[in-house]
Amino acid sequence: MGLPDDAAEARAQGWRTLAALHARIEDELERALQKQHGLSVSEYSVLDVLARQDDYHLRMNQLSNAVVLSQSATTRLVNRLEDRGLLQRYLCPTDRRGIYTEVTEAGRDLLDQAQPTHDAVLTAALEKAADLPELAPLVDALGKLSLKV
Amino acid sequence: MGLPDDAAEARAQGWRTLAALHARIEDELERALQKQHGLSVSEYSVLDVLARQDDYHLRMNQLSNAVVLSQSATTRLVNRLEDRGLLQRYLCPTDRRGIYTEVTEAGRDLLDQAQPTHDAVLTAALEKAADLPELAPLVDALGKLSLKV
DNA sequence: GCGCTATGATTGCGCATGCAATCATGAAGA
DNA sequence: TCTTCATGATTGCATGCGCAATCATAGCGC
Repeated sequence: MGLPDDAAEARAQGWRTLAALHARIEDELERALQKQHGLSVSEYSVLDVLARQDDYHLRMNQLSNAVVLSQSATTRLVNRLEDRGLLQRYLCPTDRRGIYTEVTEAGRDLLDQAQPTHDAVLTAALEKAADLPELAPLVDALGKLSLKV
Repeated sequence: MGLPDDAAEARAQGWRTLAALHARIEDELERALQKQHGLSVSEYSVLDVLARQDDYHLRMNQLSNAVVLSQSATTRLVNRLEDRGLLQRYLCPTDRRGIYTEVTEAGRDLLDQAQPTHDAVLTAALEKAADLPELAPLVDALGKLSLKV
């Protein structure tokens, strides 16, 4: 191990790489999902997260945490999706403060349509990033993550 | 290699991990830098990127690319920092369409103050993330990135 | 030199976000 | 039961962002 400052600089470097890769991918996803399905990345995430739940529902709180947004942003995000009929709210029967959100049939349909776009854009973005020397190592590391399972 | 769908799911999984880690770190950096130095993460990035240049300056275009923001966002970001005296604009002498931005003395001072905060929060955030099983592998991979140098 | 297109940066506008305050419900204690 | 505090969600407000249109300068062909 080098000097403490070296370690800090290494972490900062890693963070810059992570942030750059993230921003580029998100940018492309945002554009593609928006144009082809009228969904923002956040909106897609919500549908995706909910659909991935065994019983398709989650409380607002858990949802905020899952998509890493503030409570207020989550409220409005859910409003937008509810207005479009992609999900439904309903009161938690045991604690009426809590509110569950649940993807609707229409929501799952839209998600099914958007998923291929999402995957294709993601794959393309990763390939493009792999060509940039400063991002390639992270792309590589990312690819190896799930092999451990 | 598994079925194509497996590969796509693996990439999606990697992306979710990356996005989650990024969001958590950025969240904490944002709060800490804002509270202690009145800087957003974007603003910090601009100062950091500029200070890292050999001659401390960059064109608007390059800056947009470096911080992965739109041109308009970059214009306004630079406006804010210029208003606070943290950087200066000046016309490119050879091409008067181009505009250089350069950190000022005050900008470097503020950056010097903010850097320790940045590093400390980053370190803490990474440690916290390493405790979450779903993020730990990526944190680990990130740590190994710069060792290859 | 004069138009035409390309490039770099800025501005108008609508929208999503975070913070802080607020409202609604639940839980605990006198 | 009534009060008080904690928890979950929503709303008012200010702000930063992206897109598209615009302005300024450069470069090319005539």
